[in-house]
Formats: sequence, C-alpha cells, structure tokens
Amino acid sequence: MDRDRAAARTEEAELSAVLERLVRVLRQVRGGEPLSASAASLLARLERDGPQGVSELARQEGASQPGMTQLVARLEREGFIQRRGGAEDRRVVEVGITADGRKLLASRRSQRAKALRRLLDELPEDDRAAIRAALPALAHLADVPSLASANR
Amino acid sequence: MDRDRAAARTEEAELSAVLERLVRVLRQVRGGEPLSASAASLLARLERDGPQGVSELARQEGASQPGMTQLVARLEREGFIQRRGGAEDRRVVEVGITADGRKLLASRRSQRAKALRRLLDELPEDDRAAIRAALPALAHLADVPSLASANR
DNA sequence: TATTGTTATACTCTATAACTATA
DNA sequence: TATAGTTATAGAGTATAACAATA
Repeated sequence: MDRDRAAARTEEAELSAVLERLVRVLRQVRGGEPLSASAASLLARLERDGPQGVSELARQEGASQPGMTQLVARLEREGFIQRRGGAEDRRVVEVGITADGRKLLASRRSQRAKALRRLLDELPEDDRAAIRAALPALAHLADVPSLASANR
Repeated sequence: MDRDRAAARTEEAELSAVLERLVRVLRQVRGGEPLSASAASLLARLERDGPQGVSELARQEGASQPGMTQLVARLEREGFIQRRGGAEDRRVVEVGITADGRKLLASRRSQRAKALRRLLDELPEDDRAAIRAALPALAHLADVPSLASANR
C-alpha cells in the first residue's frame, strides 16, 4: 500500500524529530545540575566499566585526548573522579569514579526519571503501553555499534 | 505481580537512559554540520511558527534574552535568518527564517534521518515494528506542555 | 619511533549585569 | 516605570598543535 511506503519512508525522519524535541525538554530539566551531558556520560561509563586510562576514555566517548584530559581535570577538581598512576605502564593514568561521583549520578538519574514520570503520567494508557513495549527496541537501537567507529 | 511493579517503577529510568544514549549517538552524526542544537531548534521553530520577536523566542526556547540576541546575530551573519524592525511596536525586532535557512534545515534533517535509517536497518523487524508503533506516543510525550512553563 | 598524557591557545555557546530605546 | 533588545564581559566546554615522559 502507498500508505505503508509513505510511513516507512518517514519513520526515521519522524523518530529523529521526536528525539530532538524530547532531548530539548529533558535538557531544560537539568536546572541546578552541575553536570554537563559529557560529564554525565563519562561518569556513567566509569561506573559501568570501571577505571580506565584517558586515551581509552577519549576513544570510547568520542572526544579528543586533550578534551578528555580537561574533562577529567574538571571532574577531579570537583571530587567526582579520582586519578592515579598506572601500576604496570607508568604512562597511563587510571581514572575512576568516587563515592561522590556515584551519588551525583544517582541523584541526576532520579531527577530525570521524575521529570519523565511527570510527562508519562499525562499520557493516555495506550501511549504509555506503546512506549513501554518499545523500550527494549530503543535500547537496542542505542546500542547498535556501527556509528561509533564510522565517525573517526 | 512483582515483575510488573518493578517494570513500571523503572520504566522512566530506562527511557531516560535510552534517550541519553541515543542522543549521544546522534550527536556524533553531526560531523560537518554548521548548526548547533540550539540553532537547529530555533530554525525549526521559525519555520514552524513564523517570524517572532527576540524575547518571545528566548522564552519559548528556554534561553536568556541576551543569549537569544547572540544566537540570532550569529544565524543572521550566516544568512539563515532575517531581522526587521516591528511595524507596530518599534521596540521589537521580527526574526524570520530565510530560504537558505530552510535549505539548511532540510539538509540536516535528511542527514540525521539517513543515519537513523542505517541504525534501524540493523535491528530485527520486531524491534523496528515496536519503534514504529511507539512513534505517535513518543511524539505526544515530546509535546506535553507541562515542563516548559515549570522551569522559569 | 609509537603511545600516553599534558599544556598552550583559540573558538563556540551561553549566562549575568549594565545599558539604550520605545511604550 | 515596564518592556524589547543590545553590548560588555566572563565562564564552560572542546578542539588542534606542540610538548614531555614512558614504552
């Protein structure tokens, strides 16, 4: 059917637009949060994957090496991460999250979740069900590996 | 059931995390694009809602008034928007999108859509179907008005 | 010589404070 | 006096180039 083809053609455009608007809404939530998107992403990675060197982090986060050094320096100054020299290779600096870092991450997550909850609560039940049903698929989408490598 | 309650409790947290990761992926797509997220959002609004004053735009975009003046100045310098004095109230400056602005917006959209299409194509069909089914619901979510006002 | 990390420097984006012009 | 907009200035964030230390 023509309708199906049209829907398929615009599916990604529609998703792109919706994501952009959602992000904009969520960004406004972060009022007092002292944590940029990059900082939050780095902390989340350190919590998930454990301590790592600066270069490795730069690669994984899609940042430059000096940029990562600076981000790390900022977060260390604020007490959310720790740096210590590598035991084996003395060139590397192992970067790890601190207890304060974990606390901040948790608070940020609950703040965002609360904001989303408020939004979700205003939707009719069938919309909520559709979103709930699509969550695993969206998670898969976010984890498709192809792009990270294609960009450097 | 306990499983249902647990799923309901974490639905918004999961969605929040997924959105954050998706945005990160999409951000890396914008390689050569000469358009920040704020700039793209402003152009999209001008295209959608027509010419408006600087203060009104600042309010709607969640930016400060001087910040909006500067964003407008940048985009005007690059030829993507136009400014002209208000006819009735001579204090206001009507800001509108130009033909070049529309062209840029279209190109950015198609670029992002292509990137998303590549991602979607790597998912199994049932995941794609779930996302397709959730699109209207996600659009409703992005359009819930409650937050914009709650933040200023 | 290659790799890890840092320092120096510059650019974009955005904010607050102080100001001008019009209502 | 209140509102629309601008200018001045400062800070966060991130990049590239040049450098230092270790492998």
